[in-house]
Amino acid sequence: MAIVQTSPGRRALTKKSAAVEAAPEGEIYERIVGAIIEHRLPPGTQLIEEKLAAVFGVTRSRVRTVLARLAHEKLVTVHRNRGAFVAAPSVDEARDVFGARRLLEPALLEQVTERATARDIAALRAHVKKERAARAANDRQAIIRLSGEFHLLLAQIAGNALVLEMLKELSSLTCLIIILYDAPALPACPHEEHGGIVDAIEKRDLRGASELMVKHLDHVESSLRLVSEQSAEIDLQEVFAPGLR
Amino acid sequence: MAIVQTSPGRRALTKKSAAVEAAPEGEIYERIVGAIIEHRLPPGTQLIEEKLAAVFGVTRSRVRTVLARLAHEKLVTVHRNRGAFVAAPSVDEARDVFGARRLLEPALLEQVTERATARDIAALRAHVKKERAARAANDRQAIIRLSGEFHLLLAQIAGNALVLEMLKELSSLTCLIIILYDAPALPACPHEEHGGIVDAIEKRDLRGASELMVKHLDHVESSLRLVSEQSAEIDLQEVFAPGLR
DNA sequence: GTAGACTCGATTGTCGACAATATGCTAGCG
DNA sequence: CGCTAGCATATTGTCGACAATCGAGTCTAC
Repeated sequence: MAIVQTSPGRRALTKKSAAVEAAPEGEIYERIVGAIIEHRLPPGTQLIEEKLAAVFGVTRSRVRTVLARLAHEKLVTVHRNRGAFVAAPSVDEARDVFGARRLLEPALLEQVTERATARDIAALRAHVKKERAARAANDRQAIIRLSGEFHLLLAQIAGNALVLEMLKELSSLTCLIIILYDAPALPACPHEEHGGIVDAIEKRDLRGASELMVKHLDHVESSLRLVSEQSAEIDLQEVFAPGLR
Repeated sequence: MAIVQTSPGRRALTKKSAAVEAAPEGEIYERIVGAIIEHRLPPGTQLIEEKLAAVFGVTRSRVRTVLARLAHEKLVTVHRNRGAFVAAPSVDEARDVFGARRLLEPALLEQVTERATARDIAALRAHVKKERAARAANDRQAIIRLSGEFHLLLAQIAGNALVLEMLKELSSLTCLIIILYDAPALPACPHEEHGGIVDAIEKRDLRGASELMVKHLDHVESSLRLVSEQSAEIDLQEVFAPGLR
């Protein structure tokens, strides 16, 4: 599990401005997810039920159900009797996320290339354009968000609601992982690779699209520093008795 | 959504023998899942919190969290202010489940054929043997359960914990779907198709294994009567104003 | 100065009670 | 005789309070 505690002694939430009007459960969920994937809540931060309740103007129990849902989606991890924390996926977990995407997404393209209408393609192109704009404006948050949404758009075209949900979860997790493991300087996002995929889809070139997608995912993954630096026990082994096991 | 109410006036739970010793949350979950996939709780049955609480010797709140989890996994559907019911996937949802499996599982075999050790293969063979025995004994419940577990075994060999979880959920849902849509007489389960897949894996024949897997899933799906007979709203449209929309 | 035990504060887990809601039934009315 | 409105009941949703638990910091002994 290896929760990476944010360094300066468990930074907790700072109370937001008093927007104390009861928010419905869905909204609370959305807003927390938004805060996480835009890394206003960095991995490792504790989510204190009472404070969240106060912020959203609801009681703890409602916050609790939302946190449970987030836990199921692995966006937060809850430690029994200790609380809920924004998830900090381990290296292995991060690899699993990319692995799952490599299984789903290329295969998904089969249906996409078959079923995509002209309208769909136009929507994809429009999206790519938005991404380009965001990149030009150097709006890192928008880049990450749009980059994720592109893949969801594909799932939507494929027309399988269940897979769409799965990819939503995987996409959020990917955001978290990028935040955690990205060398913070470079954008680490696809330079126009999405555009190429759309081209292939338009040509109904399943083979090409799939290959591009795999390459794309590999590219994103390899741009991260997915080496186990922070996995406590193993490191100790390696540090003090290198080579001998 | 189209909940198929079990015909004779919403059959509710009949209280079990008084095993009133507090069960931990995990156990409650397991037992309910077990009851669902072995169709001791048929699709559509209402799960009344208080009665479950009594059965398991816990308070309603604990049952509540378990039901929430089951809802997230789509094994039960909750209607606000009305309660939780064992899920009864619509035809579309059923198709989506098979669609998702067709995406995941053939692709999964790439890693399986690469990584399967002799030990793994032996385990698979042993499992197939168990399935054969269950089929010989005509133990329908065991057949369904083992049939699902075979696929989980594959996911385990592939070594991606996330994908394993996804398949677990898909597998449970598949059980539900089989119960719902199977022509109740015939077993509708793979006649030895699993064995063939293992053969292909042993030969490291990715291509063959994938094809067999797709064929296998198609076979299971097509053995079901996945025609929309019971989808309320659309049927009404179609029945009373055919052609005109 | 360090290790270990202890206390205290903060936070979560659980429970019971009450309010809100939907459903089925009954009675009254057209 | 059918239909609507209202009532009664069963079940869920929500809240507040209390108990359990954990971590941090402190204090003491060596």
